[in-house]
Amino acid sequence: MQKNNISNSVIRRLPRYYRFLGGLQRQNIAKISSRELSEMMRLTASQIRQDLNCFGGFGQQGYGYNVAELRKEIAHILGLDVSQKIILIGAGNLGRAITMHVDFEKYGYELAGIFDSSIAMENIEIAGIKIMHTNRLEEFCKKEKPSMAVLCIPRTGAKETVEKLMELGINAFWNFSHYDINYDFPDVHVENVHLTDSLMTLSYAAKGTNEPIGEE
Amino acid sequence: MQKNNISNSVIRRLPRYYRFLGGLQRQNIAKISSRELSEMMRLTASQIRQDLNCFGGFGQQGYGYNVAELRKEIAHILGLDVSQKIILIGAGNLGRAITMHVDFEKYGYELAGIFDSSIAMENIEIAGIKIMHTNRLEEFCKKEKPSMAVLCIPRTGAKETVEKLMELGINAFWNFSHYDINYDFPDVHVENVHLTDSLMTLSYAAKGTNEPIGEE
DNA sequence: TAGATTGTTAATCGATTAACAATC
DNA sequence: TAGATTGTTAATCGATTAACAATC
Repeated sequence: MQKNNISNSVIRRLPRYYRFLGGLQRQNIAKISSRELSEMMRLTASQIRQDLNCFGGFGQQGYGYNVAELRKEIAHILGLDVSQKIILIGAGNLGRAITMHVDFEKYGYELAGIFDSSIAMENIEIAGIKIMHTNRLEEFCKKEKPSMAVLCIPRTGAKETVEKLMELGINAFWNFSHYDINYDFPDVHVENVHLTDSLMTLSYAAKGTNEPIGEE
Repeated sequence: MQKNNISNSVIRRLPRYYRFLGGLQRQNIAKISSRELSEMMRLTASQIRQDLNCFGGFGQQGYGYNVAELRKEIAHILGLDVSQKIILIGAGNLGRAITMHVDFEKYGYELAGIFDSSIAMENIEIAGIKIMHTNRLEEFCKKEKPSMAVLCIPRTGAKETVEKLMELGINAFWNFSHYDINYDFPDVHVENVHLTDSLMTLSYAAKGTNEPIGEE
């Protein structure tokens, strides 16, 4: 029973819970208490219980949580139990790497099609999927009805691409381009991935280590 | 003048400020007020001023902020103005994609070496850099003194790799592996990139759209 | 039952926003 | 100078932690 407004902070912790529970399952651990899990994950037991209780009482007093069951519940909350079709736009270095590296099936997604605007790319196969020319997008989407798109294209022309995809019924974007989708399309679901942001955060932290406190 | 403890939330916004200021610079915009910037970035002017004032008074009353100057200050805060050597470990799909896709030079980093434990990979060139066998790590690090490592290896064996790299003076890891570095090495700087976490967050948000409120 | 651990309410802490005096 | 906009303090809001009664 999902309460209406779950905070973003909670949602962003769910995939991590899911991963840790997966690890426990691999070790054949059947039950875990919030305290044990909190020690593994380096957060408080309180937070775990609060987080989980946003969605329902998945535990049992005096016992803890059933690992397999809890994992399944989180999968359901995240929508991993319903297969979703995804298309990927832009088969450059990044697009190809994501295709090969991200295990879509593992999380219940299906990478249904890869598109590129370069004719030279057409019919090249990546991870068993043939690249299609973008002029086949409409035909494909009307038939396959993908719900999400991975955007691996340059900023230029990205707006037009998103507009087109929205018309074809896609309203969720995993955005690796540096184009700010929500600025033009505020109602669409976007998850931005700015790899270099993360690198810069690291370099800030590392910098601190080597400098005396009080430096500018 | 950096106050001692800047919160993580502030730090994580800096790269985004940096990007937006870059955009303004490309458009030859010389000055911007916190209000104007806040409208572009969809956050409050208050927050921008608070964030920046953690590091110093970069603005001028009645005028606003000089774009070029502010961008330079943020680059300095993030450590982008000091060239840092980075090595990348693991030249599989992901490692190669990061090598080709991430513009290290643009942010003042130098990708100084790529290492892989497979002999078959040795001397293959990616983006102009020859892959070295991991047995050359020690020799290389003693000579080049890289400060950060990009980890693109499987979980298995990751602990040993990190341990070795630490001994060779590396204390910052851009971690694409699913190995939890800080669990074993709490003092090392780590920036974890879990691409699929971000995808799951998106699928949660997208799911909400298609379901009636109050559903489980 | 007694012990353990949850679910949940209350207290605390931190981050964001609002307000305004300082000042260019 | 008058107008604009910062830097900074105070108020608000939300998220995390602590506490404990409910209950397995």
